[in-house]
Amino acid sequence: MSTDTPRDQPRKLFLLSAGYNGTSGKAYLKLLDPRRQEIVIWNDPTGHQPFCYSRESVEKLKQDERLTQAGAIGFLRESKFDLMEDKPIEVTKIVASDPLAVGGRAGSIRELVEAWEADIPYHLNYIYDRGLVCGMPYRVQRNDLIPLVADRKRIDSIVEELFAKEPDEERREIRNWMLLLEADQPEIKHVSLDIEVVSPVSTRVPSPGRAEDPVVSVALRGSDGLKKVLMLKRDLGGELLSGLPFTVQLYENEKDLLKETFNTIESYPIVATFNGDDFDLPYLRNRAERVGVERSAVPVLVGRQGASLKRGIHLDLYRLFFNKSMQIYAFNNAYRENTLEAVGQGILGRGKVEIEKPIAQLNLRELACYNFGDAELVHSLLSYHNDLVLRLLVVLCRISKLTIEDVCRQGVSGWIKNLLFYEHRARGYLIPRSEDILKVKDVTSTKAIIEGKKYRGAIVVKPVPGMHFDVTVLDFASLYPSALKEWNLSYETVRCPHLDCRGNRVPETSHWICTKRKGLQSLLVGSLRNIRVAWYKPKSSDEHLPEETRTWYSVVQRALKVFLNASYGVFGARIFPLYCPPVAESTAAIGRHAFSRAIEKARELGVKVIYGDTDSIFLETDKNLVRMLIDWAARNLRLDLEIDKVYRYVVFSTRKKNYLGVTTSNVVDVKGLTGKKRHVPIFIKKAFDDMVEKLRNVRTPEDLAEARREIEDVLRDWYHKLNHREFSLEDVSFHVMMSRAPERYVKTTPQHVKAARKLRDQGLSVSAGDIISFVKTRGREGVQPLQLARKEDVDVDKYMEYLESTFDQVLDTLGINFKSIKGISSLEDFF
DNA sequence: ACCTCTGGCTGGATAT
DNA sequence: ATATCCAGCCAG
Repeated sequence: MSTDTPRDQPRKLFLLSAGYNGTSGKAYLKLLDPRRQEIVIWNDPTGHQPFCYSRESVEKLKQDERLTQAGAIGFLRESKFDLMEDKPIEVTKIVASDPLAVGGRAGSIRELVEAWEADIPYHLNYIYDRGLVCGMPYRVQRNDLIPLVADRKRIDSIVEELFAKEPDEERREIRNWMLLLEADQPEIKHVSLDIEVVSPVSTRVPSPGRAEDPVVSVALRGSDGLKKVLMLKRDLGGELLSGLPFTVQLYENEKDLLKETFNTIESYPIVATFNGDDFDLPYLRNRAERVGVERSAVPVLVGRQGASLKRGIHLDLYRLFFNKSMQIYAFNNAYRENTLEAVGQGILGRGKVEIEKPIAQLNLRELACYNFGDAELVHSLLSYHNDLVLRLLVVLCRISKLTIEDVCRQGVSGWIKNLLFYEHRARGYLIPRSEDILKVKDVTSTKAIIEGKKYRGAIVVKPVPGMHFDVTVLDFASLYPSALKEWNLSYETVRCPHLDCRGNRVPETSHWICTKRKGLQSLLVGSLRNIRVAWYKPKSSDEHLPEETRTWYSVVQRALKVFLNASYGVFGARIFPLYCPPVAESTAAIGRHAFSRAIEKARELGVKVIYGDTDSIFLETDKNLVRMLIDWAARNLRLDLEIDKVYRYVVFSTRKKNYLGVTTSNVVDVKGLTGKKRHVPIFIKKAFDDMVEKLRNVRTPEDLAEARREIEDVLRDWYHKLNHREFSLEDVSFHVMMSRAPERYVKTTPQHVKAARKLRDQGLSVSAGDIISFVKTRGREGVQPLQLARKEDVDVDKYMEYLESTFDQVLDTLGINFKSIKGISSLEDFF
């Protein structure tokens, strides 16, 4: 570990990460010097081990011999505020002054205390206790870090202008958030890395643990323009390695290749990979050890959580893009699978370099191109749209108070947990243990529709089947966050201890809400919502601003959206440390209440309600009545009802969550229909898309007859192709994800698992998370994995059935009869 | 091993 | 033959 001191450092440094040194137990910070683009490691003089709080007395703690014998433990009495009891409390902090005295490694105090099972609410990490926030700029002053928040005068005037009507407490909160979010952003140099390993045994999957096969190629792509592939010299025939868009360096031995790789990545503050946590970095590390690179020259650290770097920051984009919240809210569902290929195609519109042979059979030139292609793709994912992903990470750090690496690794519940814990610490609140909350609040009073769920969720209105022209869709703007905000929901305010609050009931439930104290979660969600709606959302589409500034606002806007959308669900999740079922239940109940009142009102106004789901209402109407409804909601529900879109027409069957609509801007929305699902064969998707294309052009009821004829033609065409086997096996393959390992399906054996087992019998490895491609075949099992299928075996009748049911979801409401088309088509074939 | 939630649809497997 | 369960994918 470096012993850099901050004495001679430049004025501004960005905090990127923090942790404990595994052997010394000393706290350290990783800061970026933006001018030199180097990481400065600061061994924090004030840093100490994690410590714990207890409601128990100091005396009891001191009497425990296991603690005192471990030595060097201090006890500190401190005043905290217990939110659940709504009163101050004296707690005891256990502090390790010297971690080596209690076992010699970081975290041992925590383990000790947990083993002892004391009445301990929570351990702390020093970085949060000090209030440091990763992603923020700092100034070093007299051996300490001073945050460089945004210009206070500017923020004050914004807050004054936009949030004048908010109560003081909310306004203070908003101001603090703005000071963080509007602070300077770092420019960070980065390098993307990808390695290739070739095994002499063709079926062997390279294991990073054993690292028995050589690293034959390492591709590096830097934000400073670096484009390089380091390759092991192998006798594969004379290939031309010039004329490539990157440079190639050949190495006689692997040791030198690895050393050069390490040298390069050490000169960048950020190293990005795709799945580097589980493959590239551990492989490099273990391989280096195997071929005799000295320890000190290997910058990679492999921990339980993933791989990191001694000096720099490692970003595994696989983990980040795998995160569901990121997928949906930050990247707008642009990709649906978690492979580099799928993410690249979805976000950038291009994928990996195509190869026809297995990697082991590529010549050097082909291998170099393939390898560099991956590094280039990772680089593009990190840097497209003016480093959008990197900026997003920085914003997520500022909101969650996690380090950049932890934002990548943890899910959204981890982000919210950390944010809430930080806010507790910052305010001197006691962090309750899960048992403490559940002792009083493990209560629900509604019955879920779906068997086995904990409480009742949203309402879905039965659609009016048929085709509807000129339909307006109204949407409650962030309904659940608004419910949390307006109804003061938080784990401490729902079913609070005060008798006088019991009358303040949540509709449809047995819960009451505190009337004396503002709930922490409500305050946070409310402020973040206000900031997003009043500042970042409008700024992100403000045409007067330069493109770059707009991008920044849109990044923050999206990051806020991720937090807001997840802030309801986590309270209903067992694993969440502040799990509180009545909070989740109340949120949903308030949502239902507002939703059904709006629908009642619409009907009262004489507006026809076609459909509705959770927070959206489909209305067949006139504009004036819509306006009236919106005004009514603002006045009576204190919620923003907005026009989301207007459909020229929508087609509904009797099914909920299933419809097709064409908006006034000619966009076709297909929701929930089989033809759009991921696992469906492309053959059926294409047929479906052809039909959708015909429907796009329908403008009036009169156009329908024409479209109907065209669709019948389309169907006949596809039917004919199927009947004459004019398709490839890929065309008719289903693609279904295995959520667990094949042997763990015990209750039933679904088709994709049958296919997976056949693959495994062939010696191929299949594991949880893999997407299995299979074809429906004739014969007893009815299924064959794509790799083993033969065209003659395809069960055409089954596909016909599937095609039929896919189309029927739309056709029966359009008055098209699939059966008759089938009849005509087979008649033609007959003659 | 992974994990924010509930509601709703589908086809195939399995029990009756 | 029919009902129910299981598993996957999707809407919000």
